[in-house]
Amino acid sequence: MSGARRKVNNTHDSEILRGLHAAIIDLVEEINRPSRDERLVAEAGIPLDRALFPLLASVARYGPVGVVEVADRTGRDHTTISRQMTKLEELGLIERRASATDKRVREATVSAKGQKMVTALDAARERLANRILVSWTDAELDDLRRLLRRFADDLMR
Amino acid sequence: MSGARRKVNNTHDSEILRGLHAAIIDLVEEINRPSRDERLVAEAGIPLDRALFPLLASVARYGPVGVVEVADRTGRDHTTISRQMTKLEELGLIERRASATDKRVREATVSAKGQKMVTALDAARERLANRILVSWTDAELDDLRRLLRRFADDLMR
DNA sequence: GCTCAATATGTGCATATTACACATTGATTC
DNA sequence: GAATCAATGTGTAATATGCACATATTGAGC
Repeated sequence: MSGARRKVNNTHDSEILRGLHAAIIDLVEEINRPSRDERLVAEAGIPLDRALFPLLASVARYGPVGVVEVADRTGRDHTTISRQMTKLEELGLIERRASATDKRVREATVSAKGQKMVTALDAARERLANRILVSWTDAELDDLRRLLRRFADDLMR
Repeated sequence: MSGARRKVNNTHDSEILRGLHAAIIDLVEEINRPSRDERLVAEAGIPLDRALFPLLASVARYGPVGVVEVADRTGRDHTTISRQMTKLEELGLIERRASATDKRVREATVSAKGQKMVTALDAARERLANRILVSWTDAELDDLRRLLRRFADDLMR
């Protein structure tokens, strides 16, 4: 960059943006498809309510976390998350206890049983991915990863 | 390629796959966030039920389409789509009539009013995108578009 | 220390979203 | 043309979600 004038892109090529949007919509709808979760569950050999999936993943990724933090991340009401966390706890997939520093917060972490399920799901996902992505090189995948990471960060910023 | 041995990738670098998955999850959750639709609706100055959004877009993109085709695309039950299509029709955003070639199918197309809304939403989305993507060059965006298009196609195949 | 606004969690109730069972109508197969 | 399949729709129930409100705890200001 040095002293060079950095071009600021106030407007982008409409055609590129539309194509990008179409690809995003296709991806999101494919990921949201209930049958995908079912296939993943079948591959992992594990039963889990569809709505609880992202929650368990969120606790595994960010735990220990409280209800409000998870609610903020997912954009849903905290009461919804509260109920679903209770379900996860009843299923023995997460454990909760009052935080040492703030007794209002009931920190959630994945239990041993929950971790086993997360690990099984990760492995199943990787097997499915490898089956789907045979035509990709690692370099191409890493390009996509890097660009998508940047895009998601800009979106969330 | 020519005569060169094309390497088939039965397994990819786990770290790349995990990073890619994390980016995808972040993107999908960001897109699914209800507040995004609200912001878009506010930007476009148009009121539309959150659940009807993707449906109107689907009709606009693939129309004329029947209930079952849309249901297959979105992965939801056809009865759900049937009711939502009825709502869209009552709102005057789509029009339906029996197909000439198959009278079982009630082909749906966007109405003039619906098209106006789709256009307004597209414009609003583009404005928001340009605001978010100032640090991107068109070439980078096109790279992302191309890779994501290929990825989504492989996923849907 | 005391008061008060802000924060984290949870419950009661209403609504929204969705699916399953079943019916109807039209197409297709043999 | 009888049997079967496909597209659409209705009745009903289950699930998911949000809003209003309540409780417990924290932290800020006095």
